[in-house]
Amino acid sequence: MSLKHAILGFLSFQSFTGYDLKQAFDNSVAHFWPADQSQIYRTLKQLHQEGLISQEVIPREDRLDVKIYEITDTGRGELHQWLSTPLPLTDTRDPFLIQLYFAFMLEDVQAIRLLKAEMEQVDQLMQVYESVYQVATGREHTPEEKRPLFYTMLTLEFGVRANTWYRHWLQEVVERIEEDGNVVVPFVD
Amino acid sequence: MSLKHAILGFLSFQSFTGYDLKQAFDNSVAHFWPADQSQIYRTLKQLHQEGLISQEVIPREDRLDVKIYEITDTGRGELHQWLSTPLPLTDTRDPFLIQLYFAFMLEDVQAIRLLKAEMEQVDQLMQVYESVYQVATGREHTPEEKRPLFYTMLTLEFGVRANTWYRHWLQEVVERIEEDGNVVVPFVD
DNA sequence: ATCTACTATATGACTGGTCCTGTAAAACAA
DNA sequence: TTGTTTTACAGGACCAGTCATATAGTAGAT
Repeated sequence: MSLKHAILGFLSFQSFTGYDLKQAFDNSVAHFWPADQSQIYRTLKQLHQEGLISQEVIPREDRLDVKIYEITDTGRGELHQWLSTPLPLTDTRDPFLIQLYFAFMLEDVQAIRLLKAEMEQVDQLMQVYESVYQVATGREHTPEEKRPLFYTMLTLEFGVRANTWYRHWLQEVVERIEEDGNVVVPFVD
Repeated sequence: MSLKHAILGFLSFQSFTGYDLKQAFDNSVAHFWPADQSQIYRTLKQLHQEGLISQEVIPREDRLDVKIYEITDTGRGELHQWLSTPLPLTDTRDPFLIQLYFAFMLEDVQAIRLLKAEMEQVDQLMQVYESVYQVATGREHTPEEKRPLFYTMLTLEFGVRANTWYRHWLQEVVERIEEDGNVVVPFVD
């Protein structure tokens, strides 16, 4: 139920239409929580039914009404509650690791092709991250922006660090396959 | 469609019943692809309809028949095809990062509580990984097992490395919040 | 002798999410 | 002026996965 709370999060600093929320997601949290447009609308409906947000309807002739959503006190309560409660660890579901697991059936060259393809994709992602990073750190900020920005940047930093590590590891694996062929390395913490 | 291919993967080295497949998943790939029992059965049905696996029905009186699944040539083809085709990068969906993103609304102590809770969960996971690692590297293997084992261990190594990095980062973030308060660090590749 | 755990399959209800399609005005670009 | 993009909402079909529940025999434990 994270989309729900992410929406509450955004609505906690200003009111939004569904459309605007979609933009907000796209240029802030999309890298760790891509949100589908129709899913946003459905969730808004739901949140409204639960009384966590209120709806201001602006009627338009010949067109669907515009709906501006505002967080309610109950909503704020729920948000704060959720934010301060530790979540259970999300279990990963990584298709690439399935490929890797069964890659022993492939020839070395094939396995390496797979790893290199993955590396290229990581590189592309990293370029996106880097430019977002530059844009975000480039502009000036007021002192009030400092705190939110810090946390925003943490999530971006997460992405960068995760992929940096991952990229190195993929490279290392390729080298291990090429050089010493299938040697299991010991557990190191 | 990775469950489908993981099942094909397992069936490519021996025949399985749905029940046995569930065991196989649980003690080999569950850490990056947990599989639900009913989902396995439904997928087997589907794979059978698609002609990628064949079914040997062993009738039992007063009880549901046992079904032993075997991979077909078409199935092998499909598996090999899938294994050698690079997948698009999976997009992450990480609820903890949503919490972190909005954690600027919390007080430092609260945010740190969240980070520490996450660290503890990582520690627990790591203990599981470590024991699995010891068990797997502890026993003897025949030369034929070497290659599959190498790739199996890679997926485990992935988990260990990812969490090691993550754990360090979480610790570092806690320290940064405690010490210098909300300083954005530059992009480093 | 009884109770629990294991083997084995399967369905229904539900959830969160994706993709596609439709509607329609307004703003902007060629 | 024509065509494209943007603003704005919403529903249908679909998909993978989860959770609960049902059935029923067999094996092992107390």
